[in-house]
Amino acid sequence: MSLQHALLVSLAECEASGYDLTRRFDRSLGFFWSATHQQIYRVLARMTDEGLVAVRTEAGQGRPDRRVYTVTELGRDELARWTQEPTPSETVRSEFAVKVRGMRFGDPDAVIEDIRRRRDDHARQLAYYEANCAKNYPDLGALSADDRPLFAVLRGGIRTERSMLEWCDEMLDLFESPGDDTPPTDATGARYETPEAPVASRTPRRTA
Amino acid sequence: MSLQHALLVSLAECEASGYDLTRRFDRSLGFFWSATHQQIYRVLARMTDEGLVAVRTEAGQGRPDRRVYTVTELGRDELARWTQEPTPSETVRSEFAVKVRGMRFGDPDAVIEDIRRRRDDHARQLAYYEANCAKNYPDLGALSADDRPLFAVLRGGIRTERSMLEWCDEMLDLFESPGDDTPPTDATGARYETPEAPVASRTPRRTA
DNA sequence: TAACCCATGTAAACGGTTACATGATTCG
DNA sequence: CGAATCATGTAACCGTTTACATGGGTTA
Repeated sequence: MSLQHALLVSLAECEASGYDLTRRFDRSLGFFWSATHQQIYRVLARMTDEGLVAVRTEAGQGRPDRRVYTVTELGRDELARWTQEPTPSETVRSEFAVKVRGMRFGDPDAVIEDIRRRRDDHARQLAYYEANCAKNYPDLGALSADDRPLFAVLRGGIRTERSMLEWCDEMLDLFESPGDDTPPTDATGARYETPEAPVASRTPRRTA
Repeated sequence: MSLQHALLVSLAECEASGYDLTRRFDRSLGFFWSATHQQIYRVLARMTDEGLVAVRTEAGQGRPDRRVYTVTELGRDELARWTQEPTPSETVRSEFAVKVRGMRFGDPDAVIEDIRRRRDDHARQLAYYEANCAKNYPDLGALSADDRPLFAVLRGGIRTERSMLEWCDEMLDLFESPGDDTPPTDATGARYETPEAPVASRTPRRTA
């Protein structure tokens, strides 16, 4: 029951239509809480019934009308109440981790290929976040109070992606050399401390 | 539709009853795929219908009978097939991140308190994983082929927890000093490179 | 003219969570 | 004697996903 709160946060930042929200959930907020438009429209309808948001219809000429939502006072109260309650610990659910664990019961090479694909996905996402960060927060000393939470969340994204990327690399080192028994020399993995440079594709690794 | 696969992996490792699986999902596998016993029993029933697992009843004297599940050949095929298909990218869904982002619309101090609580949770989980790692894999050079996937997943857990812990610390630095405008001096956060030592509670920080 | 964007929805199915239920055994 | 453990389940609810539906406007 918390798409509700994600919507309240997004609408508190700026009023929007269901369609606008859908696009926001394709980027930005959506990197930390995904939702499809069907779900957004339905929850929005419920929230309107409950008085958490209010709608105003803007006639569009030619194109369909836009139903623009704003947070009501009741919605603002609910938002404040929600920030005060402790966030329940997130239930981890990683099909990927389960698959790695079960790789010896299937096709190990296919799983390694999967790790490689993931690795590149994380590298791409990391590059995206870092570009975003450099662009929007060039001067870390000048962070306004309003910017700080946004910046903090972005930093979380960066850390998560970097962590996943490094994990994938560690696994590739662990699995790609099945013959030779060189142990992982440094399990703490100090690579990519400066991640800008070496974040290209890793597919043709060690073959060239 | 993938608790199924988690159960197949777990049963491929060792046959078990629903109750056994429930306990496994409270630890070990459960750190990467959580499930309650109700769900496990239901999916197990369906999988039995579909012929992916087979049941054998062991009469318990006094206590209830144990229904012990094993993976069938069909189940093993399904497991192999599953490892071959690319894992869909995980939909991130972090209520915590959303709350941090929306903190300025609520009670910032309460959210900071929440971050502190999380930080300690991650420190605890990290310590648990690292003890587990040190105990089960004391000699990284002697990792058997069967151990490697298990080890890899555990390493993922360690990396994730450490990453979250460091992120929380970064946020506390960012938010705990609202008056003074000292910027986060090193946003890359090189602390806790050797995480054994400084992973105590952080609650009384800067007050003593 | 075909494909895509704008903009909104309905309906069905699936998966996960919470609450309820049973009953014997063992431990403090 | 009460609580926890062993061991299994049912039922209702809620949130998410996927498929289907509509219809005008813009762009290649």
